[in-house]
Parts: sequence; C-alpha cells; structure tokens
Amino acid sequence: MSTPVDIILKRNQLSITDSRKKILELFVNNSGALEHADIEKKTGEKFDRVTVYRTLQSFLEKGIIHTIPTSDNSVRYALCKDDCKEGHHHDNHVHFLCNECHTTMCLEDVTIPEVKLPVGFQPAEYQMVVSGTCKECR
Amino acid sequence: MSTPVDIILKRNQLSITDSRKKILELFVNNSGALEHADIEKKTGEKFDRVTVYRTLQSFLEKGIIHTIPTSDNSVRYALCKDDCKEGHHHDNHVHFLCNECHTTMCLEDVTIPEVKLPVGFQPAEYQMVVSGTCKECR
DNA sequence: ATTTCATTTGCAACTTTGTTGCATTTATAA
DNA sequence: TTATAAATGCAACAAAGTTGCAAATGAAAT
Ligand SMILES: [Mn+2]
Ligand SMILES: [Mn+2]
Ligand SMILES: [Zn+2]
Ligand SMILES: [Zn+2]
Repeated sequence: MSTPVDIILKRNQLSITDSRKKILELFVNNSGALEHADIEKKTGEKFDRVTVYRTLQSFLEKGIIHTIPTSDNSVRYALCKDDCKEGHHHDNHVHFLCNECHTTMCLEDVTIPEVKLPVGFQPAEYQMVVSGTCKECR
Repeated sequence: MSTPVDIILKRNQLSITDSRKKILELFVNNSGALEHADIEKKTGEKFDRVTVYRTLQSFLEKGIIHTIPTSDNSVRYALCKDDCKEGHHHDNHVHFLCNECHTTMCLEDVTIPEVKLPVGFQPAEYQMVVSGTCKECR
C-alpha cells in the first residue's frame, strides 16, 4: 500500500526513507509554507539537522518543493504543483505573507503579471510576494 | 563643506561618523545592491562586523536603504529614493537579479503592477523580483 | 529470505552569520 | 573646552549552514 507521500517520492526517483516521508508529509498536510526551523520542531527532533537540510535540498532539486523569497533572511519552502520538472520550477503564482499570523501561502490561482523591462534585460523568472493581512486574520 | 553623504546623514538625524560615511558612500557610488559581505570586503576590514550590522540596521530604520527579497538566504541592501520616510518605505519598483554577473539592481522606472487577490486578503506591500540576464551581460 | 551495493543517515567538527552586554571612544552641542 | 548622549570595538555567545566519513538502511538481485 503506497501512501500519497510514497507516490511522490517514487515518481521523483527518491528512495523512500523515514525522514523523507515525515518531512514530505508535513508539506502535504500543511497549507502554508514551512521554514527549516518549523520542520525541525514539527518532526520532534527526530532527525539530525543535517538530514533535514539534505532532504530539503533534494526535494528542491527534484522540483517537489520551491522556495519563497522574503525580505528578511528567512527561507520558506512550499509544495510545488505537480507539473514542476526536475530542476526547472515554473510556479508562476503570487505568494502571500500575513503580517498577523506570519504564515506564508501560495496563491495558486493568482498569476504573476508580466512587466515591461528596460531594453536589454532578459527575464527568466518572475517572483511576486504580497504581504498584508490574510483571509483568516482580518 | 558637507559631502552628499553628510547631507543624507544629517537629513536623517544620524551623527556623522567614519563608518556611516564610508558605508553610505558605497551605496551612493554603487549602482547595484550590496550584501553584508560586500560591505565588509569593500571597506577593507576597517570596521568591526558588529558596527556594519548596526549601521545597516539604522540606515534601514531611517529609510535610507531597503532590503531586496531573494529566494536564497542572502540579504541585499540598496539605496532608497529620497522620498522614503522613517520606518515607512515605499519603493514600489521591480528588482532585477542577474544570473550571470549576480548583481542585484533597482529598476526604479518599472512599477510593480497591481494584482487581484482572493477575497479576504488585505494587501499592504507588494514586492516583485525578476531574475535573468542583465543589460550588460547579454 | 538473504545477500549485495549504492544511497542515506547521524555524528563531529567546522565555517559563516548574526546578536548582546559592556567598557571605551567619539560626535555634537552647550 | 567641557559635558553628555550616542556610537564603536571587543568578547562571548547563539544560530544557521556545510563537509567528510563511518555506520545504517533501502532497493534490487539472487
Ligand atoms: Mn508557491
Ligand atoms: Mn530597490
Ligand atoms: Zn494571517
Ligand atoms: Zn549581469
């Protein structure tokens, strides 16, 4: 019996290990984005810090998760929609940071608008982050 | 004789010190954004790391510089246009990250477009970062 | 089920990045 | 010139991230 998490791991040619299962479950069961520290807390110190780093790294490389830019120095991770290929992400959706509850979420349905850049600039990837008050907090 | 840098400091009620002058000069003479490490390098280990941190912090608070969001964990700083008030930045311009020369720059003339958020979401600040190849590198 | 082998993990040791308290120095204004 | 509040440097620390390597484990073959 393969769990949903197992299926994701198999599809990405990652061996199914304890840490990968637990960490991927966190993403699947959480609506918002997670920081490294969140993951360490929520796994209850079950895994070595290094393992968490390496697990996130391989999820990133496989296109299972993506990072979300923030103005402070924190890195947030969130699940990619299924159509991200290895090494080539293309979630062109807006991200929202709530100033009240401090959750970071993917607004999958809000597409990043195009902008006209000055001549000579060749765009490859667009990122848009909106901060404010989320649905729950207002 | 007040230098341009002195004037900025005075306008923001910051006392004119060696470190503040040198660090602010870096921003004024550099077109791109700077990381903490750049500043330490370019000042030639002249100032203590702590002083650099505290100087950047006070520039941020006064609205002299602003941070630029990135997907990795690095923090970049760039000069604000003159109309940023203490604690309340409003540079609503797009930022560009060059994948070749790795410079980060403010596209002052490119305004961040509005997006329609799902009901319930109250936006406060918009950030947009475009990565790709810059004018110089193509 | 057992064996094999590449992969993954945990540990230790390390580097980098950022923070805090405090004594000394410095800038500003009286 | 002096007084005083602010800024700096230092030390000590905390947090975040990296690397090499031996031991453990997963997947596939027998
Ligand atoms: Mn997302
Ligand atoms: Mn800018
Ligand atoms: Zn919220
Ligand atoms: Zn470039």
